[in-house]
Amino acid sequence: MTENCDLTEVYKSLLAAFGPQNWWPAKGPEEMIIGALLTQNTTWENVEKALINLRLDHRLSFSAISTTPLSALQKLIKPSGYFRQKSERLKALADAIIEAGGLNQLKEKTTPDLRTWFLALKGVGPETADSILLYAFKRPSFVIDAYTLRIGKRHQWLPATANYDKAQSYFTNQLQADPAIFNEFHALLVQIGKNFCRPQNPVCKNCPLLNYLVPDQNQFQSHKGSP
DNA sequence: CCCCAGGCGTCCA
DNA sequence: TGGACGCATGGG
Repeated sequence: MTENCDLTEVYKSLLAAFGPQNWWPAKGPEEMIIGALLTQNTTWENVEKALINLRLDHRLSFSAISTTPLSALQKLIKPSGYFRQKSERLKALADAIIEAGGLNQLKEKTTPDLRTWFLALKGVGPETADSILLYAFKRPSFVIDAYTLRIGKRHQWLPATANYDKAQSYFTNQLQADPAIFNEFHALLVQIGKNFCRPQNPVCKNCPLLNYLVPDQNQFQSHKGSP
């Protein structure tokens, strides 16, 4: 793929302008993984409601989820949507991790093996797998989401036909394989997407990526809560 | 009423 | 291989 954009420069520019986004700060890997599953096609605000319910019920762990009846789990995670699907998949995920010997065993795997292992689980697709690898296991696995794909295509970094794997290769091939950078860059792209790269707009209005203009920071919603 | 949200699995050509 | 569709709550 031709490199018509210096992503390292884009990253530096965004980080200087908006600062660290502090995604999933000081959260344990179990909560990160549970959140990664629940946030599929769902706002983080709704996921937090589900996480609070789980925490108050002392069920924010794989062992607790594994032994929680499906009906009870559905009630707890209801605010995060798709609760019938997600409750089953969350239990299956918890069971599989326990069966594999827990995160301490899984972390012995190489990054490609770990990705393959998670992708084999029902309900874990490429974005969820890469989120788990990056945010819970600190592996340099770049996360592509709807925002990143949309931004990449709008700015013609990517062809209109690019899929997940093509987009991931584009970012990975240009950037230093540093989990901290992948973490921050992904979070910054989501923030840009939310503010400037709306689906209904044919072009990104006032997008700071268009020419590296640094916008007034007041245009951005401050990043409250976690992640 | 509409559209959207940090996707994924299934079905079908 | 890729497009259409269902899944579900909550907000603008």
